Amino acid sequence: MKDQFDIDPKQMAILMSAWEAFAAYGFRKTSMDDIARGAGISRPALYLHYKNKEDIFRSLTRHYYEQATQSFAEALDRPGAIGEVLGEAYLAKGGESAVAMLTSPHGHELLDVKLTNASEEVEAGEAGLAEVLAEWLDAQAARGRVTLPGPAREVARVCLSTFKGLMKTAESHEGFVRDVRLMSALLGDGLTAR
Amino acid sequence: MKDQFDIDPKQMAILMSAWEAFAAYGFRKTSMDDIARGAGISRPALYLHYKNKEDIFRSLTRHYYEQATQSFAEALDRPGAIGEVLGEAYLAKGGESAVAMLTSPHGHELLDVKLTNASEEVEAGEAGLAEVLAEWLDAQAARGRVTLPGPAREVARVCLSTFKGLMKTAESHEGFVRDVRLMSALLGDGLTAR
DNA sequence: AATTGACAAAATATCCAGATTCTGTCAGTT
DNA sequence: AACTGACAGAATCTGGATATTTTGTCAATT
Repeated sequence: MKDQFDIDPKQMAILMSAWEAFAAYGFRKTSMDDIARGAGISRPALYLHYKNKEDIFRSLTRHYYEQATQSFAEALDRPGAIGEVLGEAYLAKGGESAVAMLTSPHGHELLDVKLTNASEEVEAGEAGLAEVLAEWLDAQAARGRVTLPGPAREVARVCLSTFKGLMKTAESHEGFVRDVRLMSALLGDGLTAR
Repeated sequence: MKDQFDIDPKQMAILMSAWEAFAAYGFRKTSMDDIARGAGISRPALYLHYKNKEDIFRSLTRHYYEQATQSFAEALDRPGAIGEVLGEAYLAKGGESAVAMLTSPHGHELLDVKLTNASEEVEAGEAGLAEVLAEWLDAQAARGRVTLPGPAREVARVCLSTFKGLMKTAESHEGFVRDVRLMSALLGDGLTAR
């Protein structure tokens, strides 16, 4: 299993710089020079590592999902009541950065860019998260800890959509955390019913 | 209680024409003339009924929520298992037109316009829906049919966010309906647990 | 080998003037 | 009273010409 540290530290610096620039200026207004300066290298050197801006963005998205999926899976492995584990796992997954992104001045644009320029990465990432959750649900069901109202894969997808919905309407990080906890309590009860 | 039929039929024609134009061209690209022609009146006559385009849009939004809230409340009043009633009520509420809006070519813009030019109407509408659901939850709780994991108002808000989340990720109306049913089954179990 | 300054080509932004469309409001008709 | 044609002003498109920024790729340097 790869983690976020098995990557070239220079590439990591580039990605971090890129993320800062994107968050500050948005995708369109961020130039390759902005990213290079932030990473402490020259612009041409950037091209030795990434093909272009879109390539950087895709990589950024891939890494976000890698780290998110790992945190999510780790948190799901911890002991506790179904609902609590589920909620905390989702929070661990990176709700914070996601909410920050949505509430940032350029969150809107970045989301657009993500969906058009990195749709493969997003799709793969979301599918990966759903897969992790589905397997966890299956495992819990096998141990009799939950009763699924449908195929694990669908339940997983719907649960994730649900949390995403909370994110959209969240007004602050704290509000989001509260909502996730309430929702997962409800989901936990629903899954353990009967 | 007002319903959608106690409005001047001419104003209704205007609103319907406006809705068609907005859906076809988006808010920005729809002219007052487009709306007037669709409603079978002259453009100046439009100004006898509405102050300007924004006014029409706000009215449209208000009426959408009025009718949605009424359908929602009516559907909640029908008998059935908690989860089923909840899901069907949400679907009755107007998931169809909402999904249509989100998947329309100008859904994005219209949503923006809605949030900036009709934020009061949206806020009031959403609050109204949440209130209806909260009261229903309280009534069900009083009759011992559900056990709330938190204040009814918060549970209601979170449930509605949840369904909204499903809408965002839905790829088609059918998929949305399936997801809502699955989700409400889960929520129903969660609410009736213990 | 890793990096850079510098360069040409492409893309973007800025400005402008003219044409077109849209808006809001008349006075006037039915 | 309900509505319309017509008008002036505002706003929005259009296209072209110029300036600026950004990109991707060299050959040259460390």
